[in-house]
Amino acid sequence: MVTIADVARHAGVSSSTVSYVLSGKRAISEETRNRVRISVRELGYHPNAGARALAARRSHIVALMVPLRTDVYVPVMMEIAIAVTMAARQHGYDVLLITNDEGPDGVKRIAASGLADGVILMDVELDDERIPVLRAQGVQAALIGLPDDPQSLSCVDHDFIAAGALCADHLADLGHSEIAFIGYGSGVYHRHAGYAERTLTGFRDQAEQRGLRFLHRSCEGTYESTAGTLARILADRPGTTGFVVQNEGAIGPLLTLLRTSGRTVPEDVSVIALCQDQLAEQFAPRLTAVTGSAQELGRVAVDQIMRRLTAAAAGDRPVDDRVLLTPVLTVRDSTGPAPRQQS
Amino acid sequence: MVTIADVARHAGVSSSTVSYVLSGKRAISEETRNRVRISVRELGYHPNAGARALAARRSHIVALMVPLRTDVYVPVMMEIAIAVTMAARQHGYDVLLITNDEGPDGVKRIAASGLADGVILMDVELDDERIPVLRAQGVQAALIGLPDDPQSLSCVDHDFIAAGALCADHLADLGHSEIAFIGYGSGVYHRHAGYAERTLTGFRDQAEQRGLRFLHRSCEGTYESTAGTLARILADRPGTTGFVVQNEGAIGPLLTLLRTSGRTVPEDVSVIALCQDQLAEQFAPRLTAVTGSAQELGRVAVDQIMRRLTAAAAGDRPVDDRVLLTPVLTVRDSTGPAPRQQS
DNA sequence: AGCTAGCAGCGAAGCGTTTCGACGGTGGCA
DNA sequence: TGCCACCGTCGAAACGCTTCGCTGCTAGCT
Repeated sequence: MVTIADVARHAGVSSSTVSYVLSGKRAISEETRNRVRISVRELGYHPNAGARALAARRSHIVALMVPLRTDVYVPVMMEIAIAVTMAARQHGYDVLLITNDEGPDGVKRIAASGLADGVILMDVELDDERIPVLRAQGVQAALIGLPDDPQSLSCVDHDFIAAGALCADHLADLGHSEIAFIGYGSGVYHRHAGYAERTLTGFRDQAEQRGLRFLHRSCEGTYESTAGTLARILADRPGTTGFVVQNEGAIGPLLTLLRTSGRTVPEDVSVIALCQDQLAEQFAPRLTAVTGSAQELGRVAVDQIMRRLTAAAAGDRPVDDRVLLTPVLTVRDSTGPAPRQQS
Repeated sequence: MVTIADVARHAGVSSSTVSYVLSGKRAISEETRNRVRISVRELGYHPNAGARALAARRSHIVALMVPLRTDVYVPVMMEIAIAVTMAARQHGYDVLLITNDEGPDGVKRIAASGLADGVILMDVELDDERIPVLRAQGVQAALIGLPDDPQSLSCVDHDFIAAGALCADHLADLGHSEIAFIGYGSGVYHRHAGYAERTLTGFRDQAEQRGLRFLHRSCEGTYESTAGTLARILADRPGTTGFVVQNEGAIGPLLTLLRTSGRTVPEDVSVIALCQDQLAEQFAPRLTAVTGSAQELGRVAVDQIMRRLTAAAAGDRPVDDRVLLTPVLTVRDSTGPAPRQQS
């Protein structure tokens, strides 16, 4: 193992000088700086993480707490995790992966041991039980998802209310008047996942505004479940011509079922999905969809936590920081004008 | 922050005693042990990770290097990552997430800085460029995926050769004689991903053994791409009655396309998938599939690395350790006897 | 009784950094 | 010419933990 003392000896300076060259916290002459840099490279020196964390009281690690559930669409989680990791590296930080089964205690453990300087929480519920711990322990955190009371916290999320409204507007603009909203399984709503509730709220409010008749049905996302859901919808509202789907697993089955029931998309019915663009492109027809960037979510969360860390180091009081990412509607081939009234 | 000295004072012992109680490396009387444990709990003591790592020269962290590519089925990666994280926690370890875009340098950085005690590499290619670094730096590692030369390394993977053979056997047993294998995009084969090549090899060998005619076509996994692939297959071999699919994205489209072309599954054609059971269950009809547990993969990798770490601490030379997980065939509703020859 | 062995606990020396205060040397200003 | 300020560098003191060696004890032998 090569230590800072080895580098110092090799460059003919003291180890504190090496440290200052590396951190840039004090002025060092150009010449010395270069000599040190060369030595660092030649010896292949990497500062010992433990020693650094101990002395500087900063681990240069952020923890990322991921949900265990699989009712969230997994690729999105992964995309966020990777975006977080890469963004953190840009700031010289690494990412520690912890799972939500550790719960609030996990947050406490990480904070108390100084393993991480801050925590990014995914899949935050409206009244998340990890939040009190955050406040009590004074842990720097960024939340992905908007809790009920974001006071003095940093949060980032898609603007699901806007996303829901966008769906209602698009279908209303096309002349549809009977809409069905196919959502996630009922469990998601029961545990008050913000994204599900907010999308529905945004959709519902805008639908009412535009005078649409609509209904909402939850769906587990399997073929059978989708078949059942669709059958119920068509039984309750045979005149339904617009579908909003916020459930990645239900999309494929829905399209198949519509086709086999003799309904053509988009001539007879329109389908608009709330999902990643990449997924929307994979179906036939390619789906009109409302999307937000998962990567952006991760990047913003990292920015927020970095800001908090530097603020805390400077002794500033952290303030609220709430970022909502504007969703984008991409019109593809699955939505079209409402069919003329058959009478 | 509460330190070991605080605990020692509170319990009326020296800090070394506290340390020994916590680590169990020396005998401590029952009574003292209890007093210390109580103090730990009352004060909410968590050892400082940096100090611990520095003194013990062990960070109690393993790094997990995940691929950036999305041509691997993402949920499987996530499942592995989570399994690794939870298994590591069982051993008192945390998991650091690093992305493959750091490449071999990333491995070096982690090892040289002592940030992690070992590395788990995902998506290992046959001649992976990270492996030389592993050997040169003497980094403890476990590979998920089998490289060409696993000498003195620990590796775990599904037995893809057996999986491929299982597919061929199942279809042969049902009397099919013309089979098409729909694989991943050509890029996957070009970069010599072991799982793709090995599956194909296993299938091909067994198919020949059983006297099957077969062809292999790569497919990008979108609807259009699947349509093109299927059209080519049916043009080249109109008599094809069996499909093996190793491409999660192509499954949905394939089923839809078969249906719209008037072929019924499983009466006219049989489809067998190489994918997670969970996915196989989501389609209609539910798919006969060959699977291995992603969780098991993660768990075994953690076991391997823990064994290596304790062996290294004891001064033992690490030996090869190659684990291949036996795949399982689950027969569902998408495969049936080959139709009688129409003549 | 004298000796060894082992148990419980203590004290102190690191582990490799960061960072604070100090110290020559140089240049600008009066 | 004398003084002060600043620049570039150094030495040493933390940071909080692990671990080695030591010291009294008690117990078991001979």
